[in-house]
Amino acid sequence: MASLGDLERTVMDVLWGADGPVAATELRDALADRDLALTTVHTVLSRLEGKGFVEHDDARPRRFRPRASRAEHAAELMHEVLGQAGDRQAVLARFVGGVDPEEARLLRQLLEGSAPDARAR
Amino acid sequence: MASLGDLERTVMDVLWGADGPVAATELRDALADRDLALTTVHTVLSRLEGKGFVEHDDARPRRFRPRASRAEHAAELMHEVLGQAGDRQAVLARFVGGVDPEEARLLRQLLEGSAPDARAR
DNA sequence: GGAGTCGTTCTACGAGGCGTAGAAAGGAGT
DNA sequence: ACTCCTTTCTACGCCTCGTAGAACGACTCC
Repeated sequence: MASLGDLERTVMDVLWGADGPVAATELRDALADRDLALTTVHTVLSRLEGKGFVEHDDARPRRFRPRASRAEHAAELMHEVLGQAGDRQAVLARFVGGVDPEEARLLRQLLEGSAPDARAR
Repeated sequence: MASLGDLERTVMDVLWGADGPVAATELRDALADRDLALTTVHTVLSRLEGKGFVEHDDARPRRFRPRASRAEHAAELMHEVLGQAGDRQAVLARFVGGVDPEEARLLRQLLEGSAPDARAR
């Protein structure tokens, strides 16, 4: 998967944090601390579109939104890391070894739901 | 975490695949398809050292080895992705939703072992 | 409907990362 | 000491990314 630069990442965070499509000017304002020119925001948005992270409608002030939710994106990344890592089991073992107990419990719950017949096989 | 370029990644793969420290010449030979100059290999190794991925002994033909196993590295990456992703629970949910049944079973096993008292609390 | 304003697209540039390697310096054996 | 291999230093070109100006297009208000 294509990776994100610093500003690209920040823009995605705004888009992910918003509860609807966002116009370029709104983005510029949301990133007011960086004091960006509007064209800069547009450039970044084009690149994000090129990478498949973002799409826009064709309303007049264009509105941009992420193609995947932040959670989807992160989960995809995790699968990608897992996938190209040779010994998947070893990775998973290390991974669960590092989750805190709270999350371990959550994981157990999630897994119970996910394939209840696996025990029977 | 610092990320890896294409050749850097390939070199790490060789180092991770080897069962002991590896000399630069061996690396060059292992990557014979790319037909690299030995100095190129050295440059890459220095950069990998700079990024903390690799270390070398001080024997005369230097021998290089990864500082973390491939599995450790991948698991770290997964935690990193999870960490900077806002809603960790949502990410985990998506993540386990995407693992195949075989691995789901493995995960269940791993989690049973990891915190047996969580249920009692 | 023409002028001004604002949004969009095109083009570009500079910094940094990375693949690549030559040149130079260092050490080991004969 | 000479030679050969290894290691380090320096460099260069390409690509990505942050950044934005210039040019073009569209909406608005008189």
